[in-house]
Amino acid sequence: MEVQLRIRMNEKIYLRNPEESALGKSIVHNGLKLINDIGFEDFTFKKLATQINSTEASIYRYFENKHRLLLYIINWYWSYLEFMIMFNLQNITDPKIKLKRIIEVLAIPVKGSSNDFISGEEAYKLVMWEGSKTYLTRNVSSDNQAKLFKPYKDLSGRFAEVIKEYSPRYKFPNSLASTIIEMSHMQNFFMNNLPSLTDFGKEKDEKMLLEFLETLLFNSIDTSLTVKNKRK
Amino acid sequence: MEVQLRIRMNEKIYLRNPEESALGKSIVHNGLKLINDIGFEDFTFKKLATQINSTEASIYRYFENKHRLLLYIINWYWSYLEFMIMFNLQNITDPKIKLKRIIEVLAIPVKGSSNDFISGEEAYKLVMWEGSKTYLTRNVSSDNQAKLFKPYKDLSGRFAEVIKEYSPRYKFPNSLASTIIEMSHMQNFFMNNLPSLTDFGKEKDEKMLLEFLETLLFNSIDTSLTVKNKRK
DNA sequence: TTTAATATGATAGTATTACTTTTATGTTTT
DNA sequence: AAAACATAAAAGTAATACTATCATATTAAA
Repeated sequence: MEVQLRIRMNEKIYLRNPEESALGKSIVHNGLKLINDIGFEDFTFKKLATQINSTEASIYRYFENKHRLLLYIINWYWSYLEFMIMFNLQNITDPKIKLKRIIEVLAIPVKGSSNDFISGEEAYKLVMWEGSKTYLTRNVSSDNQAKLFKPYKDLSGRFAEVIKEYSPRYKFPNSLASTIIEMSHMQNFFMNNLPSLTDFGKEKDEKMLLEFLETLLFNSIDTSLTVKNKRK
Repeated sequence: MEVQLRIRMNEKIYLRNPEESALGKSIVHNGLKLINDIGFEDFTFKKLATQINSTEASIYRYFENKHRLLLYIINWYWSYLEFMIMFNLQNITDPKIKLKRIIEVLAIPVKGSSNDFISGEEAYKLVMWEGSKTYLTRNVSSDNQAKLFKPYKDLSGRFAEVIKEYSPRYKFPNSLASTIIEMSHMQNFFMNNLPSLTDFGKEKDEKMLLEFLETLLFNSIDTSLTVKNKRK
């Protein structure tokens, strides 16, 4: 049995649907790799065109600018993660196990799912290095109105729902969800690049990161909120 | 009594010390305001030069490029916060109160300290919008070796020390410190720009953000780490 | 199967960015 | 009064971020 999942993307994000042609797929696939290679600031459509033996003008027919290409891949990934989470939570009733699964999906990049379009591992790296640059611009509001952050908000919202299910009294499910999502990438970045900001040392231990995130999540919501000054 | 605090900056960050001339101070002061106005991506030395009636070439004598100017201001702010925290913790012995004070300093921008150099409020906004862009580049490692992230790491390290003091058994003081620092800005950004990612709604309630951060911090370290499956 | 529509390539052009260089002029320091 | 230094003025360059035009190859419709 051969099943492929297709993610329906917001049409406002592209000029021509890149999934519908070989060139489009190549732009996304190699664009992802090139951004990861040289960083988003140094990435240009010219360089990408040279690498895929095409032209700048051709790439501009698919995406208005490089920021839209970034948004496209990042959004694809958030939608992909939401699907993975939905899939992984099938038939599970215990919300504690649900939450653990969510953290695993978030923090451990899916290995080996490299197809000819978007590879999970490459996309994870992109989110880690460039993810926040999608919204840290003066266009946040207009981009938000154009629903360009919907996949991220959907993922965070679904996560928050499970938090509410686990602990209906907890006051900040949405903020906690976005915190865990951001930290699953940022602490990984720190671990590899500014390790003194973490406790995962030089071993680069992904298990420790997982434990940190679980502790953060469960301690936050397990603790009875009325108990105060337990200590001292 | 008139006291002014002077922050000693890493000399590698600038070509000529901006604190030592009127032009230098103007570059930093107006540069900060202009970046906040139009965003770091659209900010250029040309535009800044026009605004302060100087020339591009003159600005380049102070800073190698706009990224260094950004680092300069952000680093100034982290050092400033570290001083504010040190100052605010004087004579306090209870680590719980210490931690509460730290969160307040982090999450509530200092009002009214606008001098002719760097204003606390403007700097807070800059950190919120552009802070992570200092390290999310392919130069992280070399910049880190040049000690360009020392002020941030010092602040986070000092925070972590207080966490250890409060709870010596907690396993992730450094990651928790960097998480709270990042979230004190990011959740504020979300609250104002992507509110559905938070629980602070349209009221833009800074008090709620404070409560979230305190809950996150104290629940994480108060909870006895051996207690498991309290629920279900 | 011819026509028409569409996608891509090739080429060129523009305003802006991110700098560097040189020369002139004004201000301090010695 | 001379020397040292900071800034301004002006010009120049390679790269970036696009837009526009035209030719050609491929595919779809008549």
